[in-house]
Amino acid sequence: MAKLQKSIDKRNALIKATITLVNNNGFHATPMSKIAKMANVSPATIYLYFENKQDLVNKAYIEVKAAFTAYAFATYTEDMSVKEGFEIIWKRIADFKLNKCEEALFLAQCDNTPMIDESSRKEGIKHLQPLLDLWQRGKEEGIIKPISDYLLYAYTINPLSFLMINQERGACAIDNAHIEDAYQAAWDSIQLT
Amino acid sequence: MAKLQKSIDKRNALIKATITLVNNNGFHATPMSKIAKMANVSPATIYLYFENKQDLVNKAYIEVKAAFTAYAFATYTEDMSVKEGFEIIWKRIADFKLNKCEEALFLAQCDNTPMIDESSRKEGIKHLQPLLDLWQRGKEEGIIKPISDYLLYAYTINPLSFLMINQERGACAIDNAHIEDAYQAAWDSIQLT
DNA sequence: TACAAATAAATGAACGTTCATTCTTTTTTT
DNA sequence: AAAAAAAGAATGAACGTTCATTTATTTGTA
Repeated sequence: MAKLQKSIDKRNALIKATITLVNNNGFHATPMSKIAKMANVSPATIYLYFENKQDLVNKAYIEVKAAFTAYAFATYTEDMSVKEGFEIIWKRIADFKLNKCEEALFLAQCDNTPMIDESSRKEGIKHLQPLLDLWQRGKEEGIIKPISDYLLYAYTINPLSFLMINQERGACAIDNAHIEDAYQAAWDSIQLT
Repeated sequence: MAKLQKSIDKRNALIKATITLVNNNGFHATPMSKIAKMANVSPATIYLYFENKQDLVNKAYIEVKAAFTAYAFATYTEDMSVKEGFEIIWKRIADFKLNKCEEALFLAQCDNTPMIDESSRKEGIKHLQPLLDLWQRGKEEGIIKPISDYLLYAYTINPLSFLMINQERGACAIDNAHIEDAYQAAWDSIQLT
């Protein structure tokens, strides 16, 4: 038990260090030696937990993505109305993107660069299904515009990444009033009137 | 004259090669040797045109950004109504993002990673002023929601980047009907009703 | 105009450094 | 004591950049 526990701690420290360093420097400017140092571990030890650098960053991506979607759907249940469900999910996602900055920033960088293997990317998308199901229901009920899921995502969820990145860069500060405005803009863009 | 011409060709070839290779591999996975090879030039020659690798990518970013904004505002004049002006600019941007894929992809990667110097990033933002002015006018006329420019950008322009990236990855295909839907979603999200 | 001298442009090879990964040894756990 | 985990040192490859030299162009002179 103690042994396993210790191992998991090291693994987590390695993933954490990877996220922090990749956020600050990018994938290829983050040497394994620095990851090891930040995790208080020898470079060689990384290879007991991960096959290689690519494997390490792929696994980091999948884990963060899983944590993100778990957070997003934590308070949603399928018996909610479409409008209510969308608002709940949207606000959870907003909360994650704007408060769990480190993880959100890491995901944004992974999603916008050739840093992650295509297969790991595919793996990460799967978990979004509940939202796609909700949209499907919304279209059938005539509440949501009959447009592609990519468009719905582009106009409701993705803008949060843009806001998060700019907040991180110190270009703007997003408070609760902004969130409410942003939610309204998101809903206005997809609701069928 | 002939001499200068030759130089500009080489410079352009270097910028072009940088864009292509960075799109495919990312900044740090793009060696100067490959850039040189693609531009049919010796590695050493790069340093006659640019200080170093960082300078090369900074300059590539600024040039592409300038070309992008020039394209965006080419058909817009200040005497247009807010609604008309917005539609014209938005559609030009959509056209650029979805058809000039290579340049648009390069900008997206620059804007979402720590690859570009902060000063070059600032330089790139400047050219967007006409759109900000238009929004200001729209707010004064009570046509556009009185929300921050970051929100307006996040819900109208930025979604196009998301769509472009996914189209590039082969995840979805954006045709004229999609563009019209997207424009409607963009306008719906920011217009004051 | 003809031709050398000077300058600029371009090159391939080489340098020093850094990196991901592996190897060998030491420490810890069972 | 045996086995597993971890460490640090070592390795070979790859990189950005520089250097010494060659090639091309321009300028000055007769």
